[in-house]
Amino acid sequence: MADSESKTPQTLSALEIETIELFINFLKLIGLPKTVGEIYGLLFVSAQPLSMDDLMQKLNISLGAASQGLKILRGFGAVKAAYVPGSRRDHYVADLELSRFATAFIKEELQPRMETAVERIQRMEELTKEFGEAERRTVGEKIERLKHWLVKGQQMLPWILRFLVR
Amino acid sequence: MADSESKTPQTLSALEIETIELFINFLKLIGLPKTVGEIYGLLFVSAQPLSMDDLMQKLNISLGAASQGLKILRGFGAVKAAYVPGSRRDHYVADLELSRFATAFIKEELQPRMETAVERIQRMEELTKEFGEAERRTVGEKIERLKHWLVKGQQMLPWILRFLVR
DNA sequence: CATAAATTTCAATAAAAAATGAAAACTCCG
DNA sequence: CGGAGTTTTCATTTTTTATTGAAATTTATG
Repeated sequence: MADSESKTPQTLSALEIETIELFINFLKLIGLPKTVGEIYGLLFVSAQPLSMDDLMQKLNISLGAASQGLKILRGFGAVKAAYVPGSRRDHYVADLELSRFATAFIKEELQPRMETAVERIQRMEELTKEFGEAERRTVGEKIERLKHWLVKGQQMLPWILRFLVR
Repeated sequence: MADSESKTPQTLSALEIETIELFINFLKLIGLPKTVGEIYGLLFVSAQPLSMDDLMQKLNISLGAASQGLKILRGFGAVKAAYVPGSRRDHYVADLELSRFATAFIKEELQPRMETAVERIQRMEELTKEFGEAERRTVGEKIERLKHWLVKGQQMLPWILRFLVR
């Protein structure tokens, strides 16, 4: 039962653990690494702003992971700096507006891919011009399907964004 | 310039490459490995049903990757077996209904996570009962936000599904 | 402005995920 | 049934991604 392995064994409450696991699961869905979920989860339940050092100790993660995770989360606007009197360290709080994750995902992952897909489809249409009648027709139909889908997706995104932010 | 490295050097047309890259990109988004995108992309543009051996040769992927990729895609209903007279091998065609990927993702990834999140939030609420007045209030508000979001998501999913399938 | 504290960066390492391919299992005729 | 042809499975290897932690950079304060 010796618990002298890590520098700062620090334990998490049951509530903290549940919250952290919840966010690890959801943020994994949008491709974020575990440490980012851990950091956001802990900040989300925390009553006080936490410093990078607090995060490192409580989550038992490295300096680099804490720094990079916070950078990502600040980039989303999911975490903000908070002023804590009498401390030189930066402290952070979670922004509770959860839609930020969804909008960040849409803007950073979905939309760019849709744009490259539009260009790609244009190139595909160019290529079929060289084809004979029969092949151009069957391939053309498939390309139409792709276009249809892109348009549908692009129509849907603003709707989803509005729904989420409200 | 010796190209005698792989068993079957087989080249892909420019159109095939564009299509494959398009699907690699989109399927990566829903967590599918590259080979799955390659297989679906090639089947999508192909005019004929292709055998596993065709896929291995054209895409230069292994037997195992071809088999497992097809298994995943058949599981989604994104690929179907096609009867090809005079051949003992199984052949496959792409189902062109692209919504299958979205619905599979929602059903296999999103919905299960939402269910575990619901259970988790229940446990979290249990835990706050032990808390004092002040803490229960602040934590309670955060839990409400999580619930709100889950409900919103759950409301949105059927709507999205309907929109996609139509 | 010098210095200590805090944070960021990034090369190295560890962990996780995907791909390989040989062996096992199945399938279709003869 | 027997056995060649085909597909699946899964332990091993490769590739990719995440994490670490020491060095470089930035920031605050005496």
